[in-house]
Amino acid sequence: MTEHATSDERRPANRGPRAAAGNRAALVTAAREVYAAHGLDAPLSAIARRAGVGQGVLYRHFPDRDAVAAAVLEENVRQIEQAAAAEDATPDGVLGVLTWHLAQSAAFIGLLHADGASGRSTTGHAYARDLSERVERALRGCLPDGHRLADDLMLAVAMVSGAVTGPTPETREHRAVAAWRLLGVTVGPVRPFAG
Amino acid sequence: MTEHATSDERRPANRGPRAAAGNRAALVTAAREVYAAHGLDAPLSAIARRAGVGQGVLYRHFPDRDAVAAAVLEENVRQIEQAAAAEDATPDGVLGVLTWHLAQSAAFIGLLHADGASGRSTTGHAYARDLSERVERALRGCLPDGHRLADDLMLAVAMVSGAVTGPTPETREHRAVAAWRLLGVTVGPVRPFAG
Amino acid sequence: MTEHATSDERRPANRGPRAAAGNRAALVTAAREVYAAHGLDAPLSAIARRAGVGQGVLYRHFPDRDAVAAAVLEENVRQIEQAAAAEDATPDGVLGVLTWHLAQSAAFIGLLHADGASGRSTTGHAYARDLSERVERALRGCLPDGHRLADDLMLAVAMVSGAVTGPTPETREHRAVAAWRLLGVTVGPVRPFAG
Amino acid sequence: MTEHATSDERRPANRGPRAAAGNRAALVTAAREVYAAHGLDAPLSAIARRAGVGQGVLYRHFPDRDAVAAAVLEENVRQIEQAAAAEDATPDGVLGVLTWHLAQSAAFIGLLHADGASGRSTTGHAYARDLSERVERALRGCLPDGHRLADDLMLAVAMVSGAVTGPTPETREHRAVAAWRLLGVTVGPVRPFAG
DNA sequence: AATGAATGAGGATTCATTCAT
DNA sequence: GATGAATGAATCCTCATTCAT
Repeated sequence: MTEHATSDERRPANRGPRAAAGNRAALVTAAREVYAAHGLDAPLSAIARRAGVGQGVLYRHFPDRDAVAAAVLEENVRQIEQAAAAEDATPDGVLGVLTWHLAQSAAFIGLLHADGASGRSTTGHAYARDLSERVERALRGCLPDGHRLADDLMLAVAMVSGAVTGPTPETREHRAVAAWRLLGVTVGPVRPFAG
Repeated sequence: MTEHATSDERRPANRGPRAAAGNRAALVTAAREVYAAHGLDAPLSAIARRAGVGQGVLYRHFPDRDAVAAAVLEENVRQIEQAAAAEDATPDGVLGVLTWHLAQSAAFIGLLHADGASGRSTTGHAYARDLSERVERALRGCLPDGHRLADDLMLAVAMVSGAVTGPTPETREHRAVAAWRLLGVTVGPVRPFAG
Repeated sequence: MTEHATSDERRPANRGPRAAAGNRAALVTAAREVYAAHGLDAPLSAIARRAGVGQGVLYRHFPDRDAVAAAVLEENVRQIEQAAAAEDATPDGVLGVLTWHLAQSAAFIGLLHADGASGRSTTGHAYARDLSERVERALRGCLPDGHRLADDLMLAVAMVSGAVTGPTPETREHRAVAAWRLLGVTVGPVRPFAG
Repeated sequence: MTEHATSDERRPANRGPRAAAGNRAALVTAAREVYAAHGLDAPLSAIARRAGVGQGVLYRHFPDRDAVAAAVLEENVRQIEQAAAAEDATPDGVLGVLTWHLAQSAAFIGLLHADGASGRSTTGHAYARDLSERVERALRGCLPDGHRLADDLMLAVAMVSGAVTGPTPETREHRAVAAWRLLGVTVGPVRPFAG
């Protein structure tokens, strides 16, 4: 009857197993961008589209939507851990990296608020707590004994994250730094960790 | 086409126009509870159900989702304004009331985070800013000149709100108080404003 | 809890039985205007609002939505009948009145298409047929014997009504006249019947 | 929040992408039938159901209601164009095909009435105009110069479409032919175009 | 007799997730 | 391993209609 639709088009070709790793990375990157632009409730289809893959691929790599968010956060946390583990790590420097991630990523902020009752899945909670603890361990490891905030480390982080609002990363960065200052803490350069 | 019919079955009774005011109040209360339990994205139908009214009633009283949230926040803000306007208002006391609302209401916290890029409506933003300013005015009005936080009042509030996480109001209350302490501020009794 | 809403306002006062007839007329007028502006599917609430009465009044006068449309058409048809019954009635003149109604009223056009399967109620159909017959009788009564269209009177009317499209009454009027011309018929001045 | 879950129950089987083209065709066919039976305002869900697909499929193929109607009309118009482009095309023959479509399809008639103020979308209007012009071009292309209706071609078509009412295609066909006759035009066999 | 609130069914639309290819 | 179509539940929102006052 009608012209026969969409499906006979040429498929982009199966790039084989080699692409798998790349796809995963592309998805995480895409997720970070989409989350930043549209919040954590963005449709998964948008993430897949931006990553340039089909939705099936997303599900191959991540069992459900929480897993996607987790993967994004995982990266944030890992960078902080690396910054803290670096030989020349300084408290200021590590906080700078932490702050950069806070200012950068809506998802990362969401994490620190996740345990409130915001209708996220239970698994999500467990995972969030885990990530939170890893951040704490990393920070504590490089703070001098008896630091003013030692006993309230994650509380302070949560407070700063609360201050991190605003439309652009720049605004958010400024507010984050101001928040640390209000807590009597100086942070080093706000930037991602680069080896 | 539109049949929108009514099954001739028994309807749950129309309590008549007299119920209108009560219904609105019930909706606001229900909204507060549902927001607390499921976050600001909770379905409106859940709110209507909990208020014991049909969905239409919700839409009669509030044109859209934002209006519902606004009504909830309006109440919070008004209490703070009243606390600040009271004759015997003290900074500590007003902050106690503010803190109570922060600890109480997921929605109120959300407000202070609303300007991040979380896909909320533009109208919502304008309204949120307005409420935020009212809180600031109220607080500033009762703070002594040259108060330590004077220049960063709303930043401090945002920070405390960031600290307010946790499953129960009690937990959240504790964390809020701890957060203020970290900022060098003592708050009065954490409780709603009562005349 | 909240400020008590809407219902305590002053009611516009019950103007008593005297208003009833006026209300009915206002509703029919309002319906005609609303239909013209938004089509036959316009919400009844819009009609009641424009008539300046509550929805209950609408239902007091008309059992359902079809009855409202019927009342509007009734008026159209009656004018045509009156034009045809007038002492100095001429075929041209009556057709002019008919044409005016066609060009004026989306609802009237809809009527002539109503017997197609357009999801209208069955009662509606019966009523539509009835009105249609009244128009036919009126026209036939003033047409000279052996008129060119005598055998196809309502077919011709339907054809003209098919031609009556366009955003403004003026456009529609022009097209209606052109359509009659194409059928070899001259119509008198296109205008409502006025005594 | 968005649980959009799938009951683990058995789903009716995913016939896979191969079904896509077939589904689109089924939807267009279903739409034509549903439109004929219930008018252009028929619920989209009814169309999906009749096509035997989920509602999502409908939305995958057509962005909105207008797109569905457009797809149906597109087919009608294309047949007319093909009939007009055929080598042995005669005016009578093409009008026969046109008439068949008029008598067949409530939607097609609706098209020619679409510009009245019936609350249809603006995009819809543009598209309707476009289709209308295609019909005109097709007709004009095969009419002898100086044909009696040349200057009023689409007016005549609209008039005939106005005459096309009645419960069954047969009735509608008869009335259409009678209408053409009243305009002094003879039409060829009323039937779809078949190559 | 009028008002306008309440009810709730129905229709539109969006996505999470599965799965044929 | 990838693709992207299909599924359908859930949510939003809009009215037709009833009925307390």
